[in-house]
Amino acid sequence: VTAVNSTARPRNRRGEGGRLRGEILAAASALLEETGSEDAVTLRAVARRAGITAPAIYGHFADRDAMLDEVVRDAFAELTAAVGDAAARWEDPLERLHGACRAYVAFAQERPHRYRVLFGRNRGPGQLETSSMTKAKAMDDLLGAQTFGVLVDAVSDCVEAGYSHSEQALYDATALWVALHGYATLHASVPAFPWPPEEELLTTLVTRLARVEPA
Amino acid sequence: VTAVNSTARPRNRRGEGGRLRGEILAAASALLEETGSEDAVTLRAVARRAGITAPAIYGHFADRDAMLDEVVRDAFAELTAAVGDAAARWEDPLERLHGACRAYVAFAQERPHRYRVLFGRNRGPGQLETSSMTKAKAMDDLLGAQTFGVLVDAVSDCVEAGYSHSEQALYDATALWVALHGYATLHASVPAFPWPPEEELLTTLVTRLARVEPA
DNA sequence: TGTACATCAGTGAACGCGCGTTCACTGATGTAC
DNA sequence: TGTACATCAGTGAACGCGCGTTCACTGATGTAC
Repeated sequence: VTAVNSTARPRNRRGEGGRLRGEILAAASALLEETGSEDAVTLRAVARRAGITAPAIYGHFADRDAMLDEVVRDAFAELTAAVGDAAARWEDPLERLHGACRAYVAFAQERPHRYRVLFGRNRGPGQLETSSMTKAKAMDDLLGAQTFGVLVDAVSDCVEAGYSHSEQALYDATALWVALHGYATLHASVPAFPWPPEEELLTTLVTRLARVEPA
Repeated sequence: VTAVNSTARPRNRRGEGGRLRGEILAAASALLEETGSEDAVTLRAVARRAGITAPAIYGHFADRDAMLDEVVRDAFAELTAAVGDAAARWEDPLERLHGACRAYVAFAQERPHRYRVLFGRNRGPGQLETSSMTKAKAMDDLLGAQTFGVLVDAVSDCVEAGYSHSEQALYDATALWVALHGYATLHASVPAFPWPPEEELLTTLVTRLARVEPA
């Protein structure tokens, strides 16, 4: 039906079957980003997007859930990399902290749907309890913790450099993370709200929650 | 198949057809709360839950979307009422502010799925832009603004009473809202995170963001 | 260098399912005479 | 007080659809001899 399908996709050569795995993940990520709904990332939609047939996906993933798990894992790695790279770009600890926070929010704004899936993934009933956590969920937590670690380090460095009089870097980093996440998600959900300038609001949150000296 | 269906539901009498409307909404809300997914709230599932057949819903709602819109509207009204009632329970402005914030977070924790649907509703691609906002979306914003108004008033009262040295109550209330929303959603998404005691974290957020005197 | 063959990366048809929505209908409830 | 009838709140069967998954298969790629 679609013109896309009429363009024959060259079959991978022997030993290069693994390449399709990456194409499947890319197609799934793109679909997730465009539709904003995890439910729209069906095996058949991903297959159409990747120019293959749906059963071919089973050669690379056990089932639909395994594929989605991988997409989420990738998104977490992207977020951690984005925030980590931004932090590494600054020498001064205070600038580093602000830079990391801006990068965190920027990631959520540039890829709103992908960010949402990180912390808003629907896992069905009962899965909000720790006791019934799946392995994938535990992995998500771990990856989320990596991103959080960048924030903790940035706050700690500010304390050591005398910029912050925070007495509990981990506690204050938690408060800051909470606020960054809140801004990222609320801003995407309620764009019609009369938001103050982003730079200013972020500076306020960092200053007050990480207890750094007002600029 | 189900034992529920074998219990015959008495048909409403003439002029009381409107009662079913409420039963449909209650069934949809319950389903949303139990499954945590908007996609699970299908017309057929709602009908099973309410003890009717699916086509009967069309007598009260134009289509599935209209039904879901109403569920979201109800949830917003609940949130606003919960926060407003909590605020009205305190005489002292500072206690009122803290009480309102605790109520906000408590609502999100007691009805995590219902809270999520308020600000995390999936409206498909392109609907993150203001320009393509639907009437329902605009209504959501309005109702969200009502809840926010309670926060603004609480902060303003603290300023007038001399408890807060906030110079921009609306700005600080925005920062506070962002943090409350962030805590509410992150805490539900990542329960395995080593969260500090809730009372303490909320107090910190209110104190630092609404600029009230440390207790 | 040539050929038979195993392997591998997918294909295409089919299954059963639950969905939103439509349609013609039913039978109890209330009303007009 | 009795009866024919309109109304109203739903029912039940059916439609076409996209889905996840299975199964037997195909045909190009590389390998053994």
